Amino acid sequence: MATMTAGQRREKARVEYDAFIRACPTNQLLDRLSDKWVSLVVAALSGGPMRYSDLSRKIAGVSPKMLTQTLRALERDGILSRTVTPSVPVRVDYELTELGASLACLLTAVKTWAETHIEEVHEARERYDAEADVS
Amino acid sequence: MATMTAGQRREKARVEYDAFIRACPTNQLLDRLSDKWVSLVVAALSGGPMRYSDLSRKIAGVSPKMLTQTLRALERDGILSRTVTPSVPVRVDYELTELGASLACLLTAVKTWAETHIEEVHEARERYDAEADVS
DNA sequence: CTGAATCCTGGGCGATACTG
DNA sequence: CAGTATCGCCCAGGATTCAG
Repeated sequence: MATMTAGQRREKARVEYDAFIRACPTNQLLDRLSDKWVSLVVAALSGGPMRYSDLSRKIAGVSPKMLTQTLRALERDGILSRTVTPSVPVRVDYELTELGASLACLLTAVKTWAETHIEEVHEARERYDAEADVS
Repeated sequence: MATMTAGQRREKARVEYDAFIRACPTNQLLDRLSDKWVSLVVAALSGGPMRYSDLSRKIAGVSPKMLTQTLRALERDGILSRTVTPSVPVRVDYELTELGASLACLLTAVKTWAETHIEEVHEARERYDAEADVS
């Protein structure tokens, strides 16, 4: 058939757009930050090096799978370093790299914005929800 | 039984920690930013007001459902304003609020960081992957 | 202690069709 | 034009178990 359905056209556009998005550094970073555990790990490590078990305790509720997955991804990206001390039992330390530290600065900026404007957001929500009640 | 399994303990910790996290402004903001479409919508609107159909065209591949969902969430948070002009056919304009504009600034900071350091990240990845090949 | 491998479930997201 | 309603798929992520 010569024509595409609306869905097919959107699908095509989506695939192309996805490629564009994946190639965009900003979105790559946003994807990282989007991960729930990443910011927690970075925040935890910004206070200094920590062991695997320290992290799993400090970041309560994380499953070993997700912790490992997160740590591996961040190590791959050069955000943190992984140091194995072959003692018995094994000891592994994680530490932010210089790159990771600069990323932590970004998180600080986000944190600052959040603390500065969270009240406005809450007020906006209450206003919005109040209007919804009326209707 | 008197004791809890590791899973149960972690589950309990997770629930408590979730409550803590939800109350944290930084994480609330991170959650917003984490949404794939949010940054795209904000970026699109940072160039000026747009209509619904303009957005769905500019942000290729977004389904009407997700676009609406995203717009509603951002409106609720006071990030953007929704203006209905009851003509025939209906016309709806979306525009960043002042709060939304300040959020856009944050995105700019993220963008700057990403563009500055993306090379280092890529190099780190290649190094990491190269080592993986050896083993 | 630090993970790797496996199974499994929930709900987020996309596609589609329909309304004012 | 600007959405709403509904269905179904898929896979991210949690639980669990085992290994070095």
